[in-house]
Amino acid sequence: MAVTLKDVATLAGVSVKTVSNVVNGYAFVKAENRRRVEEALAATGYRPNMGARNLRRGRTGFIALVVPELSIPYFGELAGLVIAAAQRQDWSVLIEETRGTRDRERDSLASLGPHLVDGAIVSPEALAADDLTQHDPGIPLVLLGEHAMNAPIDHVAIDNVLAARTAVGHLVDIGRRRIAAIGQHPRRGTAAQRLAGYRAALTDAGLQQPAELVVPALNYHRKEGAAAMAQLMRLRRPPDAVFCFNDLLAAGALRTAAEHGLRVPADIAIVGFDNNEESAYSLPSLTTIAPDKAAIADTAVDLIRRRVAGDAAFPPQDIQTPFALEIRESTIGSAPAIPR
Amino acid sequence: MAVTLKDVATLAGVSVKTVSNVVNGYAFVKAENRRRVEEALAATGYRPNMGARNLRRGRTGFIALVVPELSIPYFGELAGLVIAAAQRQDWSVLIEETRGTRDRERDSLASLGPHLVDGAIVSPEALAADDLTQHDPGIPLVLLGEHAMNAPIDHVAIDNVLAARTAVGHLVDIGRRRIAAIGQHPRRGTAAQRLAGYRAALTDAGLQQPAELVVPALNYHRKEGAAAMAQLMRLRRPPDAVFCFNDLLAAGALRTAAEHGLRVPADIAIVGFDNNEESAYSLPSLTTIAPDKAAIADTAVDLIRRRVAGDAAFPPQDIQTPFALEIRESTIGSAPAIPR
DNA sequence: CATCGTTGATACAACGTTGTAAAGACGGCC
DNA sequence: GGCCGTCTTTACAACGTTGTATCAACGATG
Repeated sequence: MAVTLKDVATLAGVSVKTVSNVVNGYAFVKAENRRRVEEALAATGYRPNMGARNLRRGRTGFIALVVPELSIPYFGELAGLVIAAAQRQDWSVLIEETRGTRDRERDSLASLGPHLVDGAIVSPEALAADDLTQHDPGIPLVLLGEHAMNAPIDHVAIDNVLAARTAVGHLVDIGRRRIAAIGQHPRRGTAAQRLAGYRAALTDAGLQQPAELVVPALNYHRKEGAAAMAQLMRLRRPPDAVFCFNDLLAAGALRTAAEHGLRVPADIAIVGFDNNEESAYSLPSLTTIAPDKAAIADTAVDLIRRRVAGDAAFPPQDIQTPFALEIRESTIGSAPAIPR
Repeated sequence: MAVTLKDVATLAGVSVKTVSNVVNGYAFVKAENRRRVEEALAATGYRPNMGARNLRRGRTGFIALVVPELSIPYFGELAGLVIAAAQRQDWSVLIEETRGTRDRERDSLASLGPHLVDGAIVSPEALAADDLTQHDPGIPLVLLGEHAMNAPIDHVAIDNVLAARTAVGHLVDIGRRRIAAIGQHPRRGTAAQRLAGYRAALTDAGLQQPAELVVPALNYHRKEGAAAMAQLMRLRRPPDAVFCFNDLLAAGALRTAAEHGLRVPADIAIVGFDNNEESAYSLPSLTTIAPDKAAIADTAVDLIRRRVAGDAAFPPQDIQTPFALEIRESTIGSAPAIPR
């Protein structure tokens, strides 16, 4: 069994509370006793029981990170950065997976609470705004990506509309005229924003927007991207460029294009979103929107820190983090095509 | 403040313990009272305070997962599976990143303990065997991948030697004669095992083993794979196949091969290890060793469960989980080569 | 000398939960 | 009617920690 304050106290010949005082740096402890206690602490290798301390103090030392799936590279990379940022504030990170279902997202939020974590960083996918206002978890929340329309909740994300507009603008700049979009989604807020940016860019360029060029995707996985691309290629007039709402969709699209004997970008240019590490190594490498993930992680953790510190009363923040367009072979065409 | 058992008890007009009994599914509660309590539970939206429950039960409700980097697809995928398996045992998962340094791995282990987590699943990279015996964390540990030579610690992994031998055997089967290996590492145990399997397969086939065909890699990232491949291609007699010790190295190698105008697999075949999701979509798709990651996660969590439950101090387990050779385009050559 | 403030140490209660034991209610049996 | 066993509920203590109140010793002050 673990060493408790009592064990240390017995060994040092003082009361439990005096040991507690030493551990917590209380000033008024006689030098002699302090020395004895410190010796006993070292000898026993005492570690405070976090559960008990939390119970008494109402603090936990944990924050939760709620994401759809860690196996999605974007979230894996983000999780690593959140863990690093949290560690700097002496927080450990508890990770929950929702697999993108609304029920699981709601369950996760409901199961969180002041007794478990000090705050939570949530990357919702299917969550509705009222799910958040309904069940107040009683701890500071920071939303990533999605913006909860009405709920007064902190929010960190890049400007999805502008980012999408930038990506599609780049396709226009390299001369594409039939530009498709993959990733439309009925409930995902970011999907709507990226679609809006896509449309804005087409409008800017005075291009038509045939409905057939916008393909939905329910899951943003490679498989869906491949299927969507196949659908586009069955059109009477296929597109000459595709804007995918994330890099996984783009990876699938890339694969399908190759299977159909299309040259990328000569026949069809492809742009992604997220800048997964793998996208710099695909064949061809993928032009993509690169959000500053470290900035997202740092900002989110810092918001929780400030809320917990108790200035609680500042208004809900809506923070935009920087992004960049990473131009690679899938649009500029110097790709080292795989020889036959 | 959160709802407690007391609040529910007051509302239902019964004792705290009766509410506790209902919550925990104790059989002997009068139907009438059970109904009243359940109503009160629903009305108040009661959630048990995990800290208090665990304090009482002598468990923390957490297990730790210690991995090098979540942004490495293998660990991202594994983490998701561990979280799922842990959830089935009412455990939340605390994730620590070590970034593969021995110091960080040691620190992580030292900071763990019975006060924080009930057990830990550790995927060591640079850790030496005595680091484990030195600092007994006082909780059940399960090692993944690496085998701690002397320490009596549970261990879950595939048979790395056999897997490597199978992979390289496949290269032999398709007629390759100069087979290189990328990923040699001075301290990583799995590297040694995979190298042993590689050598065994070459010996089986009666092939020579020139030293120049074994290339080290300190980090198993795409970049290292690309560099190693470039090195191989500078040889007077380059290899006609490469066995990479993980899929990331293979992804880098694939990229470099294409950049140098080599056809995969016609000019050079490539095999990876881990079966990252992305490897099914690369161009060409990657032949690789596919460990049963779900089996690894389930087995590891179950071992911890048994140890924690365990009056039964059973001897340290050394469990081998299944794997399969996933044959794809990078060796069998029906790749949809990207047209120029 | 009485009083006061400072320093140092401790006992006790409390956080929310559950295990233990004991007490109460009920029916069936002799 | 008395006794026993089964069902049902409750009071109490305990998990390890810390905040509050209390107490004791001491020197300084009036």
